[in-house]
Amino acid sequence: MTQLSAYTLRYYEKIGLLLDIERDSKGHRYYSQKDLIWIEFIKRLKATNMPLNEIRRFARLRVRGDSTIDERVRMLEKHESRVREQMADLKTHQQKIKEKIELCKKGGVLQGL
Amino acid sequence: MTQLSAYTLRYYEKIGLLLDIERDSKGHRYYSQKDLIWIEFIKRLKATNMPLNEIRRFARLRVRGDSTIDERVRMLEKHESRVREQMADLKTHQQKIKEKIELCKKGGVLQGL
DNA sequence: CTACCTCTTAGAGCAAACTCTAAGTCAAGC
DNA sequence: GCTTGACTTAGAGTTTGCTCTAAGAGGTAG
Repeated sequence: MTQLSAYTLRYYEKIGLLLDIERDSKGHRYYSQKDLIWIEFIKRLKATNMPLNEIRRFARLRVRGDSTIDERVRMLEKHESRVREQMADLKTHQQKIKEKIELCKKGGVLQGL
Repeated sequence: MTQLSAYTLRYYEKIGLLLDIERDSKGHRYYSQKDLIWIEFIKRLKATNMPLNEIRRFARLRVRGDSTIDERVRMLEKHESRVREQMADLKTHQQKIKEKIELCKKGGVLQGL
């Protein structure tokens, strides 16, 4: 459902991204709807290059409940600004790569490329 | 000059990103202007998440000279489209993170965040 | 002349994020 | 009752991209 392997889900639990995952009588894991939504959010943070240990910090605040909302918002706002930065950097690099392609196409390879 | 450590420069040479780096009589490396420009381009490809083994493929085409320009252009065009994809993905994720922040701010934490 | 500094090498170590192995438990199907 | 298959665990192995160590060479300063 999450497109993550069972290995990865257990790993995320081991390192503290997933906390308090329920078990049935046999000790098998049961992921709740809430868990699935949280996992999707983990994937989003990862996809925007937040390291797992920072996601873990967020996860720990999360289980401590409503009193940590302010800090979590601060974390997300800071992260969002880093994402904006990433996009700006990518844009610059993309532009330069496009220029290099044009240079290559006409005039052959100049300046060491 | 490149903001890369001496370790990293030697590593890049070891894995074949930098080829034919000149040496002086003592065996010490001398980086040419062309090398520096190439290193800047390596940094750009890396910053846009091209893996080092793909940069190495490019590097090998590069030393083979003008006859490989077409293939290099194809590589860069393919890469540029992946960069476009990355930017689009980042944009989507950023939007969703911003929504989550708003949800958090008013109404507390809904849906498992 | 000796100490020091910066380079050289091969190869070891490290951090992040998985990915897998081995040994074991347990319920269900034949 | 036995096999199969999906789960469990601790811990080992893998990949990527560095980062460092150890041993050694050679030029420079005092």
